[in-house]
Amino acid sequence: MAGLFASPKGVAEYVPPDSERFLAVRIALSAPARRAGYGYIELPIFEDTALFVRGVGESTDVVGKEMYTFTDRGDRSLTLRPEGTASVVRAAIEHGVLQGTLPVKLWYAGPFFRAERPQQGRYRQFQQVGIEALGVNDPALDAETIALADEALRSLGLSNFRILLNCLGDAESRPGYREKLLTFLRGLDLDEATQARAEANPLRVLDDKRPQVQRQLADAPLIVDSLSDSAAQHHQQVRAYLNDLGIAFEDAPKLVRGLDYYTGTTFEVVHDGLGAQSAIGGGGSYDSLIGDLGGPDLPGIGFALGVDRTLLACDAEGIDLGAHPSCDVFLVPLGVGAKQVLVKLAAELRMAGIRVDMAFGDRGMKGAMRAADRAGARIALLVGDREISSGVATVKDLATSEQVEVSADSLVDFIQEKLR
RNA sequence: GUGGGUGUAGCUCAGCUGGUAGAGCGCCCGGUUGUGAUCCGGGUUGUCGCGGGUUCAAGUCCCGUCACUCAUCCCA
Repeated sequence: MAGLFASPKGVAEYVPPDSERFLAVRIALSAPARRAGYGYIELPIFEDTALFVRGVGESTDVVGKEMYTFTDRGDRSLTLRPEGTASVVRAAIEHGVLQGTLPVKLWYAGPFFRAERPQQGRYRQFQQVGIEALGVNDPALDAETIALADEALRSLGLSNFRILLNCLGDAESRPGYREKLLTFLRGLDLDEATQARAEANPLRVLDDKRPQVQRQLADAPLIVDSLSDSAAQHHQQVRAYLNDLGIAFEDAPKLVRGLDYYTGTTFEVVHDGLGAQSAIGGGGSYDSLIGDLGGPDLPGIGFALGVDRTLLACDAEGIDLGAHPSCDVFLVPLGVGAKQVLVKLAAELRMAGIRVDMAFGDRGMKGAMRAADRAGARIALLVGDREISSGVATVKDLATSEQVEVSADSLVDFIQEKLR
């Protein structure tokens, strides 16, 4: 039915029963981090625009053309958050949590916004689950971060994904490499936009996916060949830890990612069954972001996993996420008196932790039983004048069609036992 | 921004070279005066995306427009 309104362009909406699958994915993605000492952080959906400009980087596509920016009534420029790391770092600094034991481990989940052309797996409002570990530079922490992403995806039953790994170098190795790469890029036949990108941030040209560009990049100088001793050692240790953990990864020397704050370890998780938008997650470390946002000079590392895309990956792999029935017991009242009894019983059963729904409206017995079936209930509980006068309820097992009368006193216990 | 595809019942879709709209699923009712799923019978739903044009006649052809979608770019 065409109503008066449609959802804004490009937002991902989930209604039952699909929404149950979405929830299952979101919960699964955060579970490994919660087991690894990450605390939940609830962040604002909008922030000072300057936070993203400074944090994500002016030369990025995200800041350059994808932000939902507006002015509030106090003439402040605010932006719907396009990513989570800048907010986490801002909040960590603001609340002084970096004064405590390091690393500070935080996870978040929720919607993010980018004004792009929507397509399969790319939405203007999309959902991420992310983690950030702030304050410590340790290859073991880098490896743990990647392991948590791997574990999150595997816990859903996913297997057709690959982890791409690279190292973008530290403050010592970066400037020299940047010059070397820029010199190389200037000698190529690139379109105007790409030339401009090369001047602004030469690294970003490396992961241009267009064949005509990639062909020219075959002999490009690689970051891994220009790493400082300490950066190279760090990178080797991350790889060794991952090997110890049995986590398969592919070296991707041209993986850069589009956010300017990344330094050092960088990774991306791609799935081959999703069409063009194949990245279901990604992350890396950032040595100077915390300092750039006015905090102490500390590093951080984290990742974000896309819930929408992970759900698509589950679909692509035919994974059964367990569409749970929404109730255990469905109450069927026959008559007004019965409804009074059952409304109270519903509350009582729910207090006991049982999932209960009941027939509303006046659809009659047949309709009520049908509703019980549609609700996926295991038990239908019928009460009418007969039951009321003898102080019992009729309990019907919907799978076997067997039914028994149970006295009102022992009803809750009986049902709990039966559902066990 | 730039290209391609598609817009018909709640959902998935059919509708040949123009002749006044269909299937499956769902939903509702009945087959038991208090019993679902199964089975049987019956029924329900459409400004055929919107606007204009051609024609005796347009879901079908033409133009425009909007929406959705896929791809490019980039990212989750």
